[in-house]
Amino acid sequence: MSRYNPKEIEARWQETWERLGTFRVAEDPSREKYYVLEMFPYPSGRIHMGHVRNYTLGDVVARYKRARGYNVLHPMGWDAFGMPAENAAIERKVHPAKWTHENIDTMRSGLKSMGLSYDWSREIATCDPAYYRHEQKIFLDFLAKDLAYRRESWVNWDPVDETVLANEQVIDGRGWRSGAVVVKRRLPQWALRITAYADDLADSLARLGRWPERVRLMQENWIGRSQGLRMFFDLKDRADRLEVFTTRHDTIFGATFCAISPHHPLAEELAAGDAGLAAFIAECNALGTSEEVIERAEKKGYKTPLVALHPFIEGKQLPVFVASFVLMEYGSGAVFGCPGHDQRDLDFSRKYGLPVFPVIAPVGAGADFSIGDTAYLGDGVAINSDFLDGKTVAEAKEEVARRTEAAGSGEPTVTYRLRDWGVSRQRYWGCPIPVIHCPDCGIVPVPEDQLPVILPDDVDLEAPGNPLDRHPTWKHVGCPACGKAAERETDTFDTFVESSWYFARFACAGSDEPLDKAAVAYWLPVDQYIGGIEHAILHLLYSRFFCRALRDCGYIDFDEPFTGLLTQGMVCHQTYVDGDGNLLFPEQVTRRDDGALVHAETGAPVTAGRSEKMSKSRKNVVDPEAIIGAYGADTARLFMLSDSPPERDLDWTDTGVEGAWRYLNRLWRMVSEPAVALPGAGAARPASLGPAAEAAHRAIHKTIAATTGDLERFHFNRAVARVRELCNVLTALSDDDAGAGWVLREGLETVLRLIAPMTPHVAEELWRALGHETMLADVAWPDADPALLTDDIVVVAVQVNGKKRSTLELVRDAAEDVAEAAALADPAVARAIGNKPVRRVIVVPNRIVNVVV
RNA sequence: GCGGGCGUGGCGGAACCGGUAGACGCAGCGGACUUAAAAUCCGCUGGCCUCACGGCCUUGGGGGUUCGAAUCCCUCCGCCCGCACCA
Repeated sequence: MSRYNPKEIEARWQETWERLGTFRVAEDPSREKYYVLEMFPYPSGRIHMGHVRNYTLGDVVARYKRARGYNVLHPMGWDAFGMPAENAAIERKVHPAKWTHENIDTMRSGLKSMGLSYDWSREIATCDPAYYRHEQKIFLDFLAKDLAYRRESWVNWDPVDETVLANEQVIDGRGWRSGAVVVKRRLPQWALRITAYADDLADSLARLGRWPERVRLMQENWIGRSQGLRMFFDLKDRADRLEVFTTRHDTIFGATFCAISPHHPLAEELAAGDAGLAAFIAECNALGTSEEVIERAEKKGYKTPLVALHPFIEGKQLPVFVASFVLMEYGSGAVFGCPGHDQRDLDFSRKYGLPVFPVIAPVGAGADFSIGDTAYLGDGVAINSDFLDGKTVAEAKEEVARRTEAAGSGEPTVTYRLRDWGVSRQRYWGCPIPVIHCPDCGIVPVPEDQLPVILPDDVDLEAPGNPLDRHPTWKHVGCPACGKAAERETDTFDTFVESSWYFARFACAGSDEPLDKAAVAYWLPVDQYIGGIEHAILHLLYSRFFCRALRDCGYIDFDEPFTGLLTQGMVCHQTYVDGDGNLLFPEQVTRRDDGALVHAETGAPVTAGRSEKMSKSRKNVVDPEAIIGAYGADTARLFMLSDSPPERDLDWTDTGVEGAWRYLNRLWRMVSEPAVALPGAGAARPASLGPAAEAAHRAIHKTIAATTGDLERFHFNRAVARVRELCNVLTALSDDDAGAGWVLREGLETVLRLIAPMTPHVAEELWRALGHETMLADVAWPDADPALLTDDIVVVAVQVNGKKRSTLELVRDAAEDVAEAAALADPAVARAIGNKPVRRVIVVPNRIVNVVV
């Protein structure tokens, strides 16, 4: 048998699987299904190590579940709309569609070289009208159900590029491309009513038992449910009232002012007749939205002529400010300020000379309790608060809520941080929003028989503004209702819309309907979803929302898309810096004989920086295709699995890759040049086994049991370790042991079956080499013989006062007094006890004996 | 500020429910094979004391619970992540 040549065998097995359609699947109600999905990639160019890790993890799960007899759906596609395609168009003068499709072709062949068990017949690209036409249909259904609506919302506007910017495109308050100062601007936008499901999205997190706790917490915080009180303050000399939201109504007697958002309708009304206020609001709008800006921003206010009347103190008047820090989007866009018990209100009050006094005092505080520079946020009892005095915070809240509701001036209410999802983007490379604006009829949905609304090919992406809006003809259409000249909506969807339902489309990729009910009912929900933690909030929350919305539109019968979730860590690599502080690529660095790192060409000294996420800008990337070319996909896959648990960050190291490569070569030799002559495939078990052979036989079955458990729990690194351990046992077998050949064959076959999900090509090849005609991908997972999992003799540790002093070999399940007697008879134990009297002996069967003296 | 996580040899990491800490791998050291090198194979490898037998120490620091703690509790230190003017 020739040497291990991954290039040759990997190509051959990939071709075989494809030719035989090994991983093509169809609905089969007689078999239990299992749907494994990895987050589909954005086709940015070439595959990177993050992809290799993500898709290796998914492939192990898919191949393992397949061996366990499940009907496994394991599809792949492309999240193909998005800004990088437009940027490439501008920078390289290539059409976004061409750029995207070329990238898809490159990445598809990259993924195919990894030997992933995808059903490629289900491949989808979201930029394909065959995909997005269904998304348009779904949007129309949402529209009909009032789950989609149009609203005015504030956006980051780049006045030079005449475009809306995402928050991450605003850098230090300026547009990332134009450098122009970004302003806030109100535009009509399409939104999806995710808040309609806020309670259910929060409550149902508890049902997602196979999701990481961390992700559930992040979602819970993002939804940000908070219980509070909606209160109406009468306004002096006005008929209308001011609505505020508070969670600290216990502090109502400490209220000294009210503050409204610069975007509050009252602020806008007043600004019409007050140039100073109008200027103040403009100033607030000019402020950027980045964290840093907000952090440093002063709490500014503008005093209006409005006066609010305290609901419980007759005649007490509260000035009303327009304040920069009050958000229109949260609560009612108005608050009452209580400086004693809110730090921001306190800072504001000091700045504008408003009175400060406490209304809650910590239990046991003296009568002189007062507020300095720090607001008191803790628990306590009400003071200076009339009918609340002496009540605890909780009691006071209850009392205020009761009286407010009785007076008809408010009620307990729940608010959320979660906002409705704005889905309009002023971009070309996205799914067109299928509506028409008619001067007479208003908004008219595009009739279904006119779907899809297809993106025009001929666009000018370089001029400022929205390319679809600027297109000479595309947007001009007749109104479907009245026939008069009308205009298409020129915004496209946020690309998160495509990824919010693709997992369901995979169940019925060719269907004429958006979703085929029977196919979706069979395959969904996704049993195991695998991807990066960076999608912990938006993508996963949007998908959960979409499921509920699709359910309410009659498409599906479930509401949680992903039963299990695994969030994998990043692939990291050392960074290298030369003497001048320049970053170097790993291939520019070499290790001299004395161990020092030097520049490969110049020999100049190089320092290794810390390990960071692989990224082009840090120059610490390793190209997967180069690794696969040099070592093969199996080595790359094995290394990805063996060194770190999947959810933790993984350090890419050359020595680690070498280790994986060496192991596969060793496995190859163990089969091609077995140390003990092997009987033929399927040979009967010898009548008796020598002691070492018997021990190895047991080790084989223990490894099956342990590895199976590890794979079930996604402990891939442990699974690899156990298989390697078994190989070490098998290596020690020799001709001296009766039945060694038979056990070695059993061991090698077991190793191949256990490792096949991880390194499928070499496993198939060696399976053939062992004389099998079957394809390993079609061979069932091995079963462990329960009789071989426990030993008759167990090693029990003996402690004296909790310190290990000796070990004993005892018969399994020996009686406690037998174990105790054996322990006390042990010389090392006796020495440790000395002449002290034994006070107590604790026996944990088959594990430990602890002698207390 | 709020929320969460992590800390184990030179390194990545094992250790199930509180029961023999350091599996497996990497690196290192020694040996075999070889004219030599690579590859491969065998052995050793947490620290300290000891010629040795053996002993002591050790899971970020300190304290506690327990017969027994990497694991549970308190506290401090360090690192990482998420959210962030949320009323």
